[in-house]
Amino acid sequence: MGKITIQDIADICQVSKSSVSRYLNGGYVSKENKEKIKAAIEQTGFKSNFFAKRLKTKNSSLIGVVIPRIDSITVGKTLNGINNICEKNNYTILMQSSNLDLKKELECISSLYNQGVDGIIVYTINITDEHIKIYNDLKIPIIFIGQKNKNVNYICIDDYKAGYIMAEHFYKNNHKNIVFLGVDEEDKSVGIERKQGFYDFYKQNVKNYSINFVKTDFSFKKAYNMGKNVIDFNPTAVICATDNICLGLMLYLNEKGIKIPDKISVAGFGGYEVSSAIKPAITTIQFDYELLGEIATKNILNLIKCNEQQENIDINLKLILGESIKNIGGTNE
Amino acid sequence: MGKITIQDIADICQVSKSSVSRYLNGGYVSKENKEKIKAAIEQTGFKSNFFAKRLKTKNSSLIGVVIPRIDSITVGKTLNGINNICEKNNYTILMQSSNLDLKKELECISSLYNQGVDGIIVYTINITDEHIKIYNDLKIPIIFIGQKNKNVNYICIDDYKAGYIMAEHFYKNNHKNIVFLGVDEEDKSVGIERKQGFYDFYKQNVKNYSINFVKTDFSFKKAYNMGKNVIDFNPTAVICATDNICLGLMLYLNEKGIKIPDKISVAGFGGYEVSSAIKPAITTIQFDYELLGEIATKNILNLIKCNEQQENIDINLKLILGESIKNIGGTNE
DNA sequence: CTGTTAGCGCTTTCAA
DNA sequence: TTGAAAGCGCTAACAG
Repeated sequence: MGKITIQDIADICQVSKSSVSRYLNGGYVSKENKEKIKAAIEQTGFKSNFFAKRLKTKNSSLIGVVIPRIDSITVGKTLNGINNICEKNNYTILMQSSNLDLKKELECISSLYNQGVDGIIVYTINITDEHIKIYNDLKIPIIFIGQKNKNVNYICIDDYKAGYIMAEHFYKNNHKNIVFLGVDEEDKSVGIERKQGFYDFYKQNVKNYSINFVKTDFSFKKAYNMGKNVIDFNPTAVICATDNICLGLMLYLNEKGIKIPDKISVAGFGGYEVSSAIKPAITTIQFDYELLGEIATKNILNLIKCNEQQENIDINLKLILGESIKNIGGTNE
Repeated sequence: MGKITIQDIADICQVSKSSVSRYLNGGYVSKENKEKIKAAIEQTGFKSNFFAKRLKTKNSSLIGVVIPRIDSITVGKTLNGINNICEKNNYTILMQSSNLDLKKELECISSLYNQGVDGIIVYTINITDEHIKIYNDLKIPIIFIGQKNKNVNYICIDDYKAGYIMAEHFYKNNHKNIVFLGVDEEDKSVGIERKQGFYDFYKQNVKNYSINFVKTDFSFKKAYNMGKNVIDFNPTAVICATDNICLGLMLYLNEKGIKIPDKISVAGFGGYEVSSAIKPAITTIQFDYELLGEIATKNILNLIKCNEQQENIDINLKLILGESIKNIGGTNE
């Protein structure tokens, strides 16, 4: 137990507990007393009581984190980033999982608030009106990750830019006859932003090209099954909305004896380890989720210090060059 | 702010704050007052102050979790399990990561202790003498996950049993000429336990068999490279120490045109999603890390309640039947 | 069933 | 530079 209290060490040192408190918090203490106190603390192993301290001082050095689920690589990486910054600033993470349940997500926010955290980072499923209400009601800062909404503080991966960068890479390798193997627009970031960025690059910079869209879902299997529809367009390259989709397509192409990248180039988005472990390694855009977490945390810490400015750094998007894209020659660049 | 206190709502209701406290904690309150209080609380949105409450009651309903790193699937699944149980019992997780640094791991334990958690779960890298010392010194329960050590409470996956179960499955499919594609014995659980369990089953139950050992490391690439050494033994089946190793081997076999499982059967350990996504799906033993987390948490909660008994349930090992093993017929069963 | 009282361990005026 | 004293918000005897 932290049985031994500030009073105990005050007694030992024959000083008042105020002096000990001052010592602990860097107030005026005579050199002499300082040393006595220091010795007593070391000797007894005294640790000041967290709760008593917080009850007085009001700030908890706790930051709340709500996540949709834990066993996900992207969430893990984000948490890593959050952890990095918290550590540097002596904040501790109070974590709760919503298990992808929107109502639960709201509950987690309240619960965390109720436990006295100084600020909350929410890796959100969706930002609803209730979110905005709670955002405005709670008098501690909240930052949302994963969804955009102008009514709240949020930080997001720039999926549009990712699509744009990838398109640029396709273009540099002289691909102009492309299939976009994507998902439903219901998923905003993957379904819309990524695609839009890709299309926009071509629209803005390339003449005479064709991009055909083939719809699939997030599963490996469906992507595999859509293989035929893809090659019906006879593209030189296929951009897949995720690495997983790319994997499914590759399996189909392999089975058909269509060589990657000799006969057809492919690429994805995600940048997980698997993507580089297979043969050929997938060219992909890696999202720096760790950085995402770090930035979110820096921002929330800023907000806690009432330092209003939001540090609006772009999340780094890294193009990972695999072996799945072939430069087919041509006229540009 | 949680500005409004128990006193405020006492004032509103014209009762003493003790009554409010009683209401909050399920003590005697007249029906009449109950309703007044309830109304006042709802109306004001009163939330009792976490720190004040803890200062009095001494237990924090906080459980500390130290993990080696966050962005790992196994850690994620374990956290999921921990989270499940904490939630049910209204405990909140205070999480810190050691980043695979042994010294840091110890620091995390102290830090968590210092923050008033009621118990700590440590997903440990290694249990050293210092761990045992701190285990004995701290007067709150600690449970270690991931390493065995008789001086402390620990919970582990039973790798030996996993090997044993897998061997049984191999035997049922009539394989008696086997290669064990494993890793160095320096890794205790994967390098020794898994292998030993596998060998022991055959030793104890089978006559006339051969198991040849081929050493590789954890990487996909090395496993791929060791493919030739494996087939030199001309086995009917290969058991790989991890799914990842199995993947590497499969790539080699595919390239050589050796059909799986027609020509050669393969299997692994791990049970990640990838293993079932590929073709043929890998037969593997899935470790239930979520359950591991749940049991650890149940136990620590028990220990917190001074209910000394350690609930020593076996962690469930699930044999996942893929398509990578063929029954080659024969005499047994 | 209720109110009074006394702290939990700490910080923070305020006077000395 | 120090100590006394008040109080953070809550719970838990205790006496009524």
